[in-house]
Amino acid sequence: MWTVSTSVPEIVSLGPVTPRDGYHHGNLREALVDAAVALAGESGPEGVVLRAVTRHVGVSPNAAYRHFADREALLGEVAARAMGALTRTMAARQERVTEQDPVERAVARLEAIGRGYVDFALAEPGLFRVCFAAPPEVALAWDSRDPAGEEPDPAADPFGVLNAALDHLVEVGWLDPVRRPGAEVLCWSTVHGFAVLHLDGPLRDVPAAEREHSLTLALAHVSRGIGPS
Amino acid sequence: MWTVSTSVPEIVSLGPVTPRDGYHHGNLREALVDAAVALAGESGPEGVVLRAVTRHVGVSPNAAYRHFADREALLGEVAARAMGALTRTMAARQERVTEQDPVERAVARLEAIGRGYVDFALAEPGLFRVCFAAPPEVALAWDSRDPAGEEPDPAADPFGVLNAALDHLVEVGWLDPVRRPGAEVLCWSTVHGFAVLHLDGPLRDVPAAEREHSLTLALAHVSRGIGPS
DNA sequence: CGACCGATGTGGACGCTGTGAACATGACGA
DNA sequence: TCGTCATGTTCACAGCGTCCACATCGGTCG
Repeated sequence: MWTVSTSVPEIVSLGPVTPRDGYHHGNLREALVDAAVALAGESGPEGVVLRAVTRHVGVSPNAAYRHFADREALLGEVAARAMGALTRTMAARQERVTEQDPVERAVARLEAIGRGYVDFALAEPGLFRVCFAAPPEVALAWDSRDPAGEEPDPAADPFGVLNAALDHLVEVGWLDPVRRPGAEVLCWSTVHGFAVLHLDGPLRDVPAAEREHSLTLALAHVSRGIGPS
Repeated sequence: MWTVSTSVPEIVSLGPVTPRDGYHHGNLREALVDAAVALAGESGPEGVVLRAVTRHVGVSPNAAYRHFADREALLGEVAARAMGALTRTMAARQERVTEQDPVERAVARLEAIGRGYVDFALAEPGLFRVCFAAPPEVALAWDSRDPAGEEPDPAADPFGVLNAALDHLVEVGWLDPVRRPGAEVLCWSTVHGFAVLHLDGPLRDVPAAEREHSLTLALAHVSRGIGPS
């Protein structure tokens, strides 16, 4: 069992780890995904090398083809898991908001979501990159771990969490409904761009303190741009 | 001679193309970079395959090693060229602003820059991706095509263009100097995130019209968030 | 003028990758 | 007990980046 990060405890774990059964047969699929996730965490998408994954599990390279069409498919599974971890991190941060006043609380939750997004990206660069290395429709396909036929959780992906928070901001009367459509794209763009530019973009060398300041600024900026004048 | 895009004429060309000399020896280096840029334009960074590049030029794979340390180095050169094209596109768009009032003009120029950035990304996805595929210090290293020892142009990269525009907004009194520091990160984050999410991110399938609307919204949002209340 | 030499391009080889086809094995149902 | 099917192995192939030894050409110097 390993958590995503020990130094940033708010980052949420990746989910259950498959109990590695010793004998030859077993639930290889899960074991492969686990290994792939581990590799992705270390080196990003290009770290997910089929032969390395199977080697790590102690199985021949082609065994993977009994469970995945190709490397791309395995990567998609990893992306879905990573996306799940990102989503849970955002949700968890949102829950930790303590403001009492409903409006302040809603605003703080939006900010917490954005901060969670960026923090996850910087704490888990490999996993964050893998989220966007696979075509979105596969990365966003929530791994149906509960086979019970429950309707899909609308907040099962980052976009969903963000949308819910924005809807809530409309409900409490802070966000003008007129400005609601398109607000998600706006928020997400800012936060995603910030993360990417600081992750391996031209801003990756700015010291953490300065980066943190910029982030606070950026989040305030989003609120200022979206909210009531 | 080929331009980056015929359908989007405002996008600026990539620069001079090396005259391909027929005989065995010649200025291979330039020819290789040209071919690599062409491949990158079609398929992004992973399209820059050493053997494909050399094949395209009609030379043995190892010939490339006389001019570049490794594939990474060649990719860096391509990134620098692509970054130059992006920069010139932004600058060109900026020049086309027609507003007369100095303040309005300065604001319009900022918006034009952002729009140029996104338009380039969407019109030249391969080149845009290659810009950020190489470590920034090599991608931003302006190819010193004029060996005359002129001091480096401060607006030789996208960041520089943006900074100049923001400085100008302070000069004309529209941007509060207090809010100037950090404004670049903010603008760039929003625009870059928008581009990335729409390029191969989860928003890549939104129709062009809607995307255009979102972009207008996003640019207005940036102004609203940054400018005077 | 001719020999040399450094820059540039070639050929072959190695280890790595993803992946296809044929074969082995082991669990389970008839 | 004997197939049968799912799952894992082995062998093979093409393509990749890169190293090394060799070829070749243009310019320099004796």
